[in-house]
Amino acid sequence: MLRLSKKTDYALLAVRHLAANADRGAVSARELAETYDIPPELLAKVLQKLVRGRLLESQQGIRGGYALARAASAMSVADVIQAVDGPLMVTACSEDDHSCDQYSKCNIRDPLWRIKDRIIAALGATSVAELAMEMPAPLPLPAGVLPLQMVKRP
Amino acid sequence: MLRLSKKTDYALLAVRHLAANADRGAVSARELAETYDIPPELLAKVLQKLVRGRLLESQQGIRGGYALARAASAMSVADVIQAVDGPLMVTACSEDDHSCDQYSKCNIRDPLWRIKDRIIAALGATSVAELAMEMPAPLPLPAGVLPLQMVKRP
DNA sequence: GAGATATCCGACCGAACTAGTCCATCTTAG
DNA sequence: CTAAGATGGACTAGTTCGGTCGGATATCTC
Ligand code: SF4
Ligand code: SF4
Repeated sequence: MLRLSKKTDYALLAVRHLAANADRGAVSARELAETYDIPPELLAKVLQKLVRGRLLESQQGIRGGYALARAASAMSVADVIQAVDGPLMVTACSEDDHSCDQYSKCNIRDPLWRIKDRIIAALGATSVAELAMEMPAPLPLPAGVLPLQMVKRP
Repeated sequence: MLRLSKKTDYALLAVRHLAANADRGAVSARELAETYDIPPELLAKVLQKLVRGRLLESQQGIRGGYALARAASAMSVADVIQAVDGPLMVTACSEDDHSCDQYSKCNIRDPLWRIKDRIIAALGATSVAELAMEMPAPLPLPAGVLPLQMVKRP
């Protein structure tokens, strides 16, 4: 169904919070968890993955916590997703994984990979910094944005 | 992990096949299943969903089968995905489903929805007709039978 | 009309994945 | 030393996904 996982949601929430509060030092996992009502242990795991993905720096010890490892503007949501959920792919197959039963007879692979590239581009185009600055004006929604055609149900 | 389901793969494969062989009449589910090595009963379910989604027409009876309900060029892969897997969404929440625990405190919602729109656009921009015209199929076609392309008037 | 070949539909099952939990260890400020 | 915090692995409940089964219905051919 193309939905991104809850862990990714948590990761984005946390990363956005860290970007917005970059001036303060490290922020503890517990503080993050309480702020957003996230199960602390689960969030801890997500944060660890982000550290392993070189997106966050961790500070152990009694005044420890997490902070961004690089500028929020240099960190895309695609980076966050990949750090948490592994390499993102829209098809089960990939350049080096031909394990799909239909691989040899499949002729929709190339178009789908092209679509995948466009999705990755869309994900890579939005930086964490853009997530951090938000809120005041309820989006300016210009005319002429037709999101999706709905199927008419009688 | 953002991957689209196997059923969607099957649906796209089938729909592409139907688009490429639109000149012949209805194609039976069994023929499709054998051509692509798909479990017949599962493919049948997928095809039924496509019928219910108004993308295919079905013909019952002894010479029955499936055919496209409209021109391949007027059918996007987004349509196919939605018919098979339901409305596609990248977040667990939506305009009318606020069931997420973080909904009230969530401030990444709007950016993510914007990304969702871009993904839907990418999916909607590719038509089934575009899938159909690609690579001369390495299928064991009888000699002389060439997949006919869609007639395009410039 | 009989039978063969199709689609159609719901129920079912096992495997895989997801979200969440528990616990045990390591690290560091105070 | 000790309390607060990170780290890591193992574990469980719940859900989804891929696949299967059985039966009902429609329609063509003979
Ligand atoms: S069906 Fe084609 S595109 Fe989908 S996973 Fe198999 S090979 Fe890749
Ligand atoms: S976290 Fe925010 S974006 Fe993700 S599902 Fe909940 S409300 Fe929607």
